[in-house]
Amino acid sequence: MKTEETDDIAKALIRQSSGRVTPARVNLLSILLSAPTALNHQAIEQVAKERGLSFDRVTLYRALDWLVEQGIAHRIASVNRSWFFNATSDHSSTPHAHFHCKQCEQIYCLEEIHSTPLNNLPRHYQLDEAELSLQGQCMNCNTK
Amino acid sequence: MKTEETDDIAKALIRQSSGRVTPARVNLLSILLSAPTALNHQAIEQVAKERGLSFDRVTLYRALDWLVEQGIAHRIASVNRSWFFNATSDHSSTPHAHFHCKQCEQIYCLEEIHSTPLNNLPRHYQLDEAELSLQGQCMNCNTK
DNA sequence: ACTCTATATGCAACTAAGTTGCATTTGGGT
DNA sequence: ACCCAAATGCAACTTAGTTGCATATAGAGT
Repeated sequence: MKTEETDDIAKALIRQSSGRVTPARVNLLSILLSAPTALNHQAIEQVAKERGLSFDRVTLYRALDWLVEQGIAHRIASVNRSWFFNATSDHSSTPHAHFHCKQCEQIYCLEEIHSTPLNNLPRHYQLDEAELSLQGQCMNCNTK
Repeated sequence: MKTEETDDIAKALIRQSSGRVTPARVNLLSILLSAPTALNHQAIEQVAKERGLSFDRVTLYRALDWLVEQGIAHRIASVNRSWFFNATSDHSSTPHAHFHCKQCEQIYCLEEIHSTPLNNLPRHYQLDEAELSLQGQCMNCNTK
């Protein structure tokens, strides 16, 4: 998808959440939307650089927080103790598994996989969320 | 369990891995063994303090790494981007789920829950490990 | 019991990820 | 065109974890 297209989608999504359509938010969300995998703040800055953009670190963190709050993006804990972010497309707003490739260190959202309902949770535990995190080799690395 | 008991178990476990039985390792493993939940480095230093012990930060990190390498402990990624550690008792060496209580922020190993085998992993993905991470309220917090 | 050395420890200095406070700028409603 | 709450940008800080290197020590060999 072209940058202009994701920019437009980004603007629409931000407006839908009745947030201010600022360059930082638009550029950030546009980057997330066009990424095939989840990105951490380092990766985001990398892509921004390639596009001739740059973010203030703090602004980036705050914009990311805002997107997550609004449900426009979601946050994934990773093994390298940095957060990864992915724009939440319509169909991915439901819980789904995340695949961490050990080789290329990318994180893929696997919409088709969601943890099965638990029937053996111990008594008096109240479950709010479940996150299934998979590790291994992704398609790209595995077929090389 | 008394400190002396866990100390003895700790020593035995370390010897079994043909590692040097040093005070740092014994004290650390003893603390992990006697904890009902997984501990992060902060929590470990806290318990150490209560027992009149203290660890050098670096030694602590290295001892933890070693325990994990040996399979005596396992490492759990948490939402607050710090690692939690739990001594691996005999029956818990198999993969199991981790329950993160949002209220008390403790992490419980739930041996009885393991993620069900996946049959719908996309083509050419190779799965090595799966981690099921649950969030909610633990028994203690829920019954208060 | 004494010696030797690989292994483990402890300190200092560093990096990386994320946060806080505050002054300045700006999107967008009026 | 004006206004101001919301967003930004900078500096300074915290927290988690790492690296390098000199020193100490567990435990094997004698």
